[in-house]
Amino acid sequence: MSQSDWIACVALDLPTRQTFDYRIDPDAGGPCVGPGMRVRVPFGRRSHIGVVLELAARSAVPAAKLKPIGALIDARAVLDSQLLSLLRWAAQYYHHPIGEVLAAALPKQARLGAPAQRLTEHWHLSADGAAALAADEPRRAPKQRELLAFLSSGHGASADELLNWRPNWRDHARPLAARGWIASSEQPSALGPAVAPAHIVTSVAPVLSAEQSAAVAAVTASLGGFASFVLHGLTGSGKTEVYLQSVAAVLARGERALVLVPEIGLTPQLVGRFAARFAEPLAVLHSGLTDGQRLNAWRLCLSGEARIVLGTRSAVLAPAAQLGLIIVDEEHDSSFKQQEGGFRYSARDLALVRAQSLSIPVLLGSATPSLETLHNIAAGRYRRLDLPRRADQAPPPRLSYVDLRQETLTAGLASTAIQAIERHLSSEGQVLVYINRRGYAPTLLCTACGWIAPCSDCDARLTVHQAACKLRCHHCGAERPLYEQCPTCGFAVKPVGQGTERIAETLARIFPHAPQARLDRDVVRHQAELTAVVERVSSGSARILVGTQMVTKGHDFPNVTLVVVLNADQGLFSADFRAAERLAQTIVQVAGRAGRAMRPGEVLIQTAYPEHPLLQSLLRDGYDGFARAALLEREQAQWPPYARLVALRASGTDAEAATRFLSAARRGAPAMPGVKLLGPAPAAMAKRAGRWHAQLLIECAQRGPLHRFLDQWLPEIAELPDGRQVRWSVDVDPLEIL
DNA sequence: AGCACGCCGACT
DNA sequence: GTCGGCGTGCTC
Repeated sequence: MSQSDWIACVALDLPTRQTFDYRIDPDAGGPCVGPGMRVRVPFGRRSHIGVVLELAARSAVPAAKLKPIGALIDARAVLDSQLLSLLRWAAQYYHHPIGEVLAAALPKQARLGAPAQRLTEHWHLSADGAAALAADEPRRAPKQRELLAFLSSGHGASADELLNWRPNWRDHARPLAARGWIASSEQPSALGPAVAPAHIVTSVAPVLSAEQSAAVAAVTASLGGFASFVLHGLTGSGKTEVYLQSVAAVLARGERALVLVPEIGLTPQLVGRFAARFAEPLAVLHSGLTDGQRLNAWRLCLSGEARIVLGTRSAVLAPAAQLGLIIVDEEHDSSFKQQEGGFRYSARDLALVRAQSLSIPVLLGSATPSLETLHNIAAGRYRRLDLPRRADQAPPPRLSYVDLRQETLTAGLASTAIQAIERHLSSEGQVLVYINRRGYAPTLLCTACGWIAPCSDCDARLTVHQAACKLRCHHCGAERPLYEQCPTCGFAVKPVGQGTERIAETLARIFPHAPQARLDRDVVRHQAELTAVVERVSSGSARILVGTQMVTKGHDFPNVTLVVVLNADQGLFSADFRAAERLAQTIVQVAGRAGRAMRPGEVLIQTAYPEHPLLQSLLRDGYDGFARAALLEREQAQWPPYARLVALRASGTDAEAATRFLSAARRGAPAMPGVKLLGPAPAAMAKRAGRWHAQLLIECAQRGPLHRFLDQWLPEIAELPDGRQVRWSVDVDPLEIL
């Protein structure tokens, strides 16, 4: 059968579960159309770029309605069959339109039709041009004659070479091209200028500890087959070295490695370590790239030039061929789960699925593995590899709670904490103060009438930003000038509560001679600023570091001897069942910054509930003990990982629309044994950025019935009239129960 | 998502 | 009498 008898089933980047069938006309393609290739297709009276999902012998669509494919963009699939089936699986699992899932795997320019190969703009002389040059034309334009001469040697020149010849070469080329004397063409080129030449000098692999060797041996022994490992090691235990040597083994087999990291802030360090070790091309993919850089990195993956692919969440969908190993660093980190927009996937979970379908090992690293991962270890699905604290390191930091009910507080700091800071500063130590709140104070209060500065678009208070002289909403970004008087009664207002800015101010007052550094999103916006702060702390020129979450991620401060955690209590009584897990992870991660040199560290946690069972288990038995207790609670409450959750979320511009829609959805839900519906309930912060949010939770002990339920239910939901007034989304395995 | 078609209010 | 509001429905 010739190809013209076949139908191409095409997925388009549209919010619809439909795919569209097209005729393959013999004269349109030339080369064969196949799955995973991009095509330009007529769609209504417009034209779209889509991806061929599969070829079929016939279509359910009447032949008269079928249009032919407009143009074939790729000669080879940009999504190979393995990746395509991963993406199709993801579309099913996350119940999201396949076209948008495929779009998530392609950089923007590729979605717009950019060639899969890098093309070079190449200029050459035409026959007329050669004749003109021989005749010394054009007489009155010597630069143009020079350009003709330049292009007459060899096979012409690339745009890059012309740029070297003269920065304004286009000014001379334009008139020549207009006369038809020179012409340009696009030619595939191997290496882009963004690729650094292979490093000649590579760092020498250090000698591994026994545990590191065992971990590397376990991973390398399983290359060529599926296996999942959890590399459990504290900060500084040498996880990266295990990654590097495992990757070395992968490269030695002629295969490639995919390394996922949670955040852009962590990539420069890790890129540095990999680039210093391997003389192999590296592709780096993260959200901070420009469209052009992302396209370039994607092409490096696709061509196979990149032997190591390193990136954040979306890199799990990179078209890396011949993968031999996938590494997920800091696997517990919530940024691996896409939490906004349409296609809400977990890169960690997709990494496991991808590894399984490729029959290659996957290595999850963390000092504080997620409870899901620990549960999988207990169930024998993952193999745990432990990296204990090294012998040449200080003993683990001493953890203790400061009971806020028995302390006098100075602007949020307990006297015990202040004394400890004093002690560590006077014995040449460095102090890290962690507070999970940026700005000066979370509230601006009128002491006369009790008015609190609210956000007009959210159910939230505005945060005081003293230095900027602004009130800001941390949920919608709204900004107001900082009031001096209460707008309702005219009395003086005062900031209440603590943020990093105020803690830094207080500490500067108490310890005027200790130089400070602050680390939060208000102070550090760019990589360079982050590097500068990290440098001020590691060089010792700052003695006190005050910061938010940012201090827990990636950067090591080896001379910090004291860590103070200011407000642990938010995580203890939250409606979100994951809050305690996040709190314990934060405490362990921030504590991991202390006592890295030979000096033992001390960690003080301020809390009004030191007797809370989760805090007690963390103190007594460390993170593993906490995790055992927390998993028991999850089992009793039938929360994940003992049940599967899906959140159906909606938001609307009037207060009732979201709940109305979700109630209608619930009424129309098919009966399915074991599937329970909880809600709808307004979100904890119902109004955000001018929209009212609500959610309906779907819970089931087993995945199977839950997905069958959704398969039946979602198409019906899409037809609900109440759905037209809301934005709604499906979140499978949600992280936040708002 | 677009972009048309379609049926009801204020304008030349 | 029309221009245009955005509700509804389709695109292979």
